[in-house]
Amino acid sequence: MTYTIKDVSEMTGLSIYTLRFYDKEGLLPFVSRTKSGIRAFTESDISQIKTICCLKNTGMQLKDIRLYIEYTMEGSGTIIPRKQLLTDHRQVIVDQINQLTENLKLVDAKLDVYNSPYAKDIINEQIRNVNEEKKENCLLSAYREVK
Amino acid sequence: MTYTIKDVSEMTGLSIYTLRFYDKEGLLPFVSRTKSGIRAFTESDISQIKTICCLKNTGMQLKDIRLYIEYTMEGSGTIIPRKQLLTDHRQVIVDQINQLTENLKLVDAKLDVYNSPYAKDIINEQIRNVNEEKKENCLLSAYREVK
DNA sequence: CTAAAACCTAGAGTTATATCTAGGTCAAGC
DNA sequence: GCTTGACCTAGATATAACTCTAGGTTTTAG
Repeated sequence: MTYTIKDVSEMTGLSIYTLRFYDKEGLLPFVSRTKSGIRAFTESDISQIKTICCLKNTGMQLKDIRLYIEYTMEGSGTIIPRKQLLTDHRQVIVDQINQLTENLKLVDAKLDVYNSPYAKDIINEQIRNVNEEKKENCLLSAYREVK
Repeated sequence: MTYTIKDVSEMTGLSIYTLRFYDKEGLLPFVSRTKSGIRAFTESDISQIKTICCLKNTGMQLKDIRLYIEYTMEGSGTIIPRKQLLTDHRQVIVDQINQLTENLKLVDAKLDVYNSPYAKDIINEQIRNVNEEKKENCLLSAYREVK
């Protein structure tokens, strides 16, 4: 049993356009064709595409994903560069998680202000300070006046 | 004391081009100008730009960041929509962290294979299976032959 | 056998974000 | 007061990653 491009689109969430685009970009060299030129996806192809989605969803560029896929096509002789590539990318993912976690704190700090019963007063006070800072530097403030 | 665009570029990591681009896109309405039209950034402007970076680094689109900034320009009357916007975005950040954490597991699973002393054998066996699957479906495999 | 639906390619168009260029104006140091 | 470097705008160009169109072929269902 093989799958059509439409099946794979439904299974992976990638549009048919995107799948053909990825193929054009050399990301799907493992996908075989029928005699008449129609793509025939196997189970193992789907699992490779899921790996591609994993790398893409963690921010790897398509040209780097292509490199990784090219290594996998070469078989067991390319284990060392593959390991290197994934180890580097692993660090990129960890850094992203850390940065998101940091930024989440900042968002939560803002939400704490907005959720405070004194939110209005705090914000008004902030604007007063900002306008004071502008005034000291002889600058017009674009913030709405605090009544 | 105010800062020039170059100072702010160094302080935030955004290029001068990007800062001007953000201004053009309406993300920096709070930045005042000198009489001769040169941008004069205050401390509070820098802190607003850091908020913009936080939102950008967590995947918010510039048009949504602009909306948030527009709310802040309106003062304490826009606390409710600001809270809504950040609460929604907070969930986006949490989802991203979860997805990255999931994908990290997948990468680690691949690295486990590559780090195994039997890596070569495991990979060769996988390719044999993939080629077998292709053969069963009368398809040519593009994978390198396993000797 | 035929019509409709699904597939194909090549290449054009879109979107978001950023970067650069040209042609000026402004400000700081000599 | 001049030069040099930093600033300004408007608009062109770039880049990644799709997304769509046109025109054609293949498969499937009746």
